[in-house]
Amino acid sequence: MNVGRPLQFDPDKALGAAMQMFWRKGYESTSLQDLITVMGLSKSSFYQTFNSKHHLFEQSIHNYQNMLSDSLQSQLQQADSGRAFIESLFYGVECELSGADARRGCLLMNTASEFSQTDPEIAALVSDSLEHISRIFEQAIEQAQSENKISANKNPKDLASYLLSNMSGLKNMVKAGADKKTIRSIVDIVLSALD
Amino acid sequence: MNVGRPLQFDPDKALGAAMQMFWRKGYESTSLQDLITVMGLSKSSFYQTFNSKHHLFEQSIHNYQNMLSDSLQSQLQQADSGRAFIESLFYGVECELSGADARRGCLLMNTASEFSQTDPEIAALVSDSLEHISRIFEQAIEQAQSENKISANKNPKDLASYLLSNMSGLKNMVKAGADKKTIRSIVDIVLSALD
DNA sequence: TTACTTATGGACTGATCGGTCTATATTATA
DNA sequence: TATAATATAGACCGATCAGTCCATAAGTAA
Repeated sequence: MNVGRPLQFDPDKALGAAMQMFWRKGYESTSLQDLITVMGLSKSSFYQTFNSKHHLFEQSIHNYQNMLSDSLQSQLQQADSGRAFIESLFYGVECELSGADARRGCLLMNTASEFSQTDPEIAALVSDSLEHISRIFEQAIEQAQSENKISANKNPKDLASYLLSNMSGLKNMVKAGADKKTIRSIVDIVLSALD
Repeated sequence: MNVGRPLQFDPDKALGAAMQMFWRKGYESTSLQDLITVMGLSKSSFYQTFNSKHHLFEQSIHNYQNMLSDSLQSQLQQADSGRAFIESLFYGVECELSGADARRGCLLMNTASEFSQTDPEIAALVSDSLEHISRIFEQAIEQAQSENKISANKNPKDLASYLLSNMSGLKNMVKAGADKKTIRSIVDIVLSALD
């Protein structure tokens, strides 16, 4: 049986809220005050449950990776083909041009950008996570090849890295203020590499 | 005639040093203490000459844009062809994998990543600068087309945006810990879009 | 030398940073 | 109801943040 006063917040929801905050503002720009406000807990509860801002950030990265991974897997399953999955994923980037969550980029790529110079531990975490995401692209490509939608002489691993690199580039172009027409024309060219 | 005590530092060199610092660490992670140390001046001189951290950052962006622009223009002039310029530019990314200035990315793209959510003024500045850089790519593509090294039915503007997006993506892949083999295979695919 | 102008060193400011600690509140168990 | 265990509110900590201010240094011009 649980003994003692029960938690007055949901740790999973709190972590999710923190992750969203880090996603929007990055690590340095997010203060502890920001975090405990959005997580809905007190400072003491924060440190009791999450140890430190740095540790919470690592958990947020994991949380993001799982969320993204699950989302991609299910999109791939529901897609008409491996190729259709890739195409809708890339044309979908233009949805990030406006709306409440516009221009947030990808937490993993944002973190790579913010921490590559300063925090090898976080950098390694991001590297592993991206590896994992890349493998989902690889699956989609292999599936598309077996469906004869991508030519079989392409190397799936190389193509996956290319797509990952382009997803990062596109999201940064969105952040940099590119308009819908530009994004769409870039995606057209990106996807032509699959032919 | 100049009246009064002369400056004990070179403002241009100081600006250059600040720009290098921002390039390495980003805006938020660079403290005023970092800046005055690397710029070699006192706090009072800093504020007298550069107004504020934010204003210095804007100047650093301009400085970077000019430096990059000049560098690209001269590389384009010295290259054997427009296409050769583009190719050596992209294969050159792998040099950023190691060395003193490894994994710094591009200041403009780093800034887009850091500020897209929080500072519309800076975001606009970055957008303008990238527009300018993109036009250099466009020139190179048009030159390559007139040299029959890129097929004439490609739209130079679209292709330039594509290259810019990919340069951003590649530099972020470097930051994210990609190895030389991966970078090279991505570049191979990127450049195949020129055929 | 004196007067004037500009630059500089560094003390100082209030705000905020991440993080600790203690007193109290809230629960289960005995 | 007493006790043990856990959670929470918020006062508090030293460090650091960007930025201000003033006394003094270092020049030119008369």
